[in-house]
Amino acid sequence: MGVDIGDLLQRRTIEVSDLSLNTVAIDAFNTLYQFLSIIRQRDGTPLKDSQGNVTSHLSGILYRMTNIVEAGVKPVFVFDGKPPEFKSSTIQKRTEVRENAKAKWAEAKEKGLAEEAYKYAQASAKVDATIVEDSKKLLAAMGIPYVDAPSEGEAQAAYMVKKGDADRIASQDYDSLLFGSPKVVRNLTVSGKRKLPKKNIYVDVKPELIDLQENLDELGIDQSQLIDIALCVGTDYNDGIEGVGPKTALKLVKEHGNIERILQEKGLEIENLDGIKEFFKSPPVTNDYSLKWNKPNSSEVINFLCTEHDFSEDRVTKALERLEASSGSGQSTLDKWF
DNA sequence: CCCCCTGA
DNA sequence: TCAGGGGGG
Repeated sequence: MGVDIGDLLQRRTIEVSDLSLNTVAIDAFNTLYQFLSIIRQRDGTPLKDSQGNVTSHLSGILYRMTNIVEAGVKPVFVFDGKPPEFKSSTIQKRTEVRENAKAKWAEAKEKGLAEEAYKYAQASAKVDATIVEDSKKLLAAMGIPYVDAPSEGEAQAAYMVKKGDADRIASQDYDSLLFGSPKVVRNLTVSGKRKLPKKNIYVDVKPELIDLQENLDELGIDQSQLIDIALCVGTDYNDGIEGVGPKTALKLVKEHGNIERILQEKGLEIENLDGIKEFFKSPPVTNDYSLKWNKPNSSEVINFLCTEHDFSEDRVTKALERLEASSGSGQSTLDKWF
């Protein structure tokens, strides 16, 4: 998922506290997908309430947002709108992969292959309309703002950073760099260690910051050429050139200057090339949003999570106390700045 | 993913 | 105090 240019990029590890007082635009789709695929029981089943509704994303939002708000971060979720026409084959492919994974999950479960089952369970995760609706409901009750993008969320988030309404984008994907976001944070989490699935290995997972301009300088290319590299490798909107990975793409772009000349040289074509380039450079965005962080509406959160979705009231109340102490206009350290 | 308890 | 394991919904 997303564009595979990570190998080309330098990043520096940071602490969440380095993002204190920063407004961080969170790629909602990416984050929710992450929650849905990772927050699971050992057999691969996601967390569910007694009615069978998936609740993994709600758990993820409650605890992670509480943690980062406590660290002084001001999060805003940015949701996807209508995808561009040229994304349809990617979307279709994802659906097929997901359906296939569902079948393989059932098959592996039947055969008692735990590791296989878990892997395919994760690949079956889907951010559907209910997941999005639930997430927005919880965020609103927690006092955390969200924005509805007209098209791609990462494009909207990049616009907000460029405009100065946000300081960083949080996403595991690199696509927002193609939309020109100056700073991207990966691994936005407070907990330091993560257990590798089914292995007794713990890896340190620290947030990392990728600075767009620093990377362009280091690679000796400009923003347009970064987009061209992505187009060579393949994006959500095109298939890329066969046999060309990020390193070759960089070499080709530096050698030929741009993707048009590379394609000409190789006698190849990319469907909709001009339209896709234009989409990365000036995607549909909106100014129709307001960023306001409020105190959590505790009874609303408790009603939604505990009454409707069977969360433990003790745990939710504890999280809400932490959130309330550090959120909205109430935090004295924030008051000094706003 | 995260919380929470346990044992050293 | 903190790594490790179990469970969360």
